[in-house]
Amino acid sequence: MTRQPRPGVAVTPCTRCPLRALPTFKPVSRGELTWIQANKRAERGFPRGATLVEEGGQTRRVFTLLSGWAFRFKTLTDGRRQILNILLPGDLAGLQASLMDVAPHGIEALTDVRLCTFRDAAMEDLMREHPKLGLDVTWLAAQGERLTDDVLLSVGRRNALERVAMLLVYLYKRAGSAGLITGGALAFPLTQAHIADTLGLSFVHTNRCIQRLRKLGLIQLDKGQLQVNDLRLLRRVAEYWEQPAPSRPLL
Amino acid sequence: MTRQPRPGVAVTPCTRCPLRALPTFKPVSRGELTWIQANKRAERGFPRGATLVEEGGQTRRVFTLLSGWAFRFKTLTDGRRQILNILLPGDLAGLQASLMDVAPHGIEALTDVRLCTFRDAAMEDLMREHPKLGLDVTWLAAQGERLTDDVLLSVGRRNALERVAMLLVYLYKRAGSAGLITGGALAFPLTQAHIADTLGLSFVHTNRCIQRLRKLGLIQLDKGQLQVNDLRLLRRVAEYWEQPAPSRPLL
DNA sequence: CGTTGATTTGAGTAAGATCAAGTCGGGTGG
DNA sequence: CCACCCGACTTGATCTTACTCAAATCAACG
Repeated sequence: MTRQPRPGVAVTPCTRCPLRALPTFKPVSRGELTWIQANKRAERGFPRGATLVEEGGQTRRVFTLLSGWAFRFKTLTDGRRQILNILLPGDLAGLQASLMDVAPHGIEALTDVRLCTFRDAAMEDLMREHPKLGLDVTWLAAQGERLTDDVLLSVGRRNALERVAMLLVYLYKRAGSAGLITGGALAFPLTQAHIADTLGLSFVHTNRCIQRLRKLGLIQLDKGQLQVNDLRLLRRVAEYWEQPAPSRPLL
Repeated sequence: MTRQPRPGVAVTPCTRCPLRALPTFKPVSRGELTWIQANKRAERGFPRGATLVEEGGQTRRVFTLLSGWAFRFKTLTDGRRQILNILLPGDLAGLQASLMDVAPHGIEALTDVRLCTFRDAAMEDLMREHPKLGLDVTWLAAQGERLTDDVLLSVGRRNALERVAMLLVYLYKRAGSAGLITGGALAFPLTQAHIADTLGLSFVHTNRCIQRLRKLGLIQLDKGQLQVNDLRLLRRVAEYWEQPAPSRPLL
């Protein structure tokens, strides 16, 4: 029988957090790191499909996604669902719910995930005690909006093929900087229905677009593995050029 | 000859800012207000159609919209444009550009506008000197994302009629809490082409949807004046229930 | 083997785009 | 005052993209 970690105690100390080693993340000072460590409440695991934040629920839970994939979504009363964004390791989530009392969107795990949750009032203290980290959180919030803006541009103004191409480029790049690409291939847990819900398409049409990209030789996507064969051309199809990614903060 | 205000000095002192009187805005402490006043650089006017922030430009300008309407947008290389959100008096803008060095979206004035601009490094200082206001800024950033999320849900999953209805409800409510509704009518500066670009529709189809709402007796929209005759029903059409608006900070 | 979830394929349809002319109203200059 | 111009809005006709419905395939798993 394996030993259960005591609740309330982080299993991996933040100093040895594997994410911090990645080049995307900003270095933090020793003092800041100590604060972060002290304000982490627990490291918790959830299985694939678990609801991490309930849409309309009242959690104030703020967390960093340590490993695994998740997605933010909203639903209409009749069940139509829109996926707002995909969360990858290193992403901070739940800020909105924490700041507004009611979660304006749900969050669901796409794979098994591990979260680092913060104390409830952590944000208030953070601002007071570590203004620089406070600015980082604001940066993350602004960055979150930028990502949603990108998706909105796609859904509003790109056609179906462009949208699918754009999403694949977008996720491929983000996953890359989260260190998830091994040997040119990426473990890709989204079903075609998820892609459809992200892009505002029907899943049948999404399927046909993916096949088209396959036949064009741009990608391979099979059994949850994504390979991008021709990134430049895929970008061309997507009409998508992202700006060079700045180094981002990690809490 | 009228006396020109000295550059760098706000014309209206923040203490007497007409916006602060509105019930939507959170009260601020005397000390915080003094800080805000001291960090405002200038009050500037721009004519209708002016570019306030250039897409891809390098301003770090953060500002509060004092009066008038504006909109944030992104364009594809071939000219297709997506309006990301509408800015109303009291909205804080330019945070993203300020925090990321390059403006990920443009901002254009829909009417003549007046802006209250901040000093360039204001945000850093704000966090250090007034952590509570710092949290407020983060709140605003998170709120900005929530608004974009709402639009994304519409554009992704609502049909054309629902989208138009939703946008009108949304703007009517927001304009209401900005104190812009006088005698049941609202000066509404968006052209139908703007509405189309916000909702990811063609302007022809947008026109037909508006006419349908008119014939249903739900709204009157003519010569830049919007009246909502049956808010409840319009909401029903939109499948849109907003959560009760919390009191928001104003910088 | 049967069940379940994901993907694929085919056929018919509809929502919304596109193209092409108008109209309407307000301004401008003769 | 009138002619005209321009931008916003309207209308009609046609076309296309993407949706819907339906069924088949396929792999994983108990």
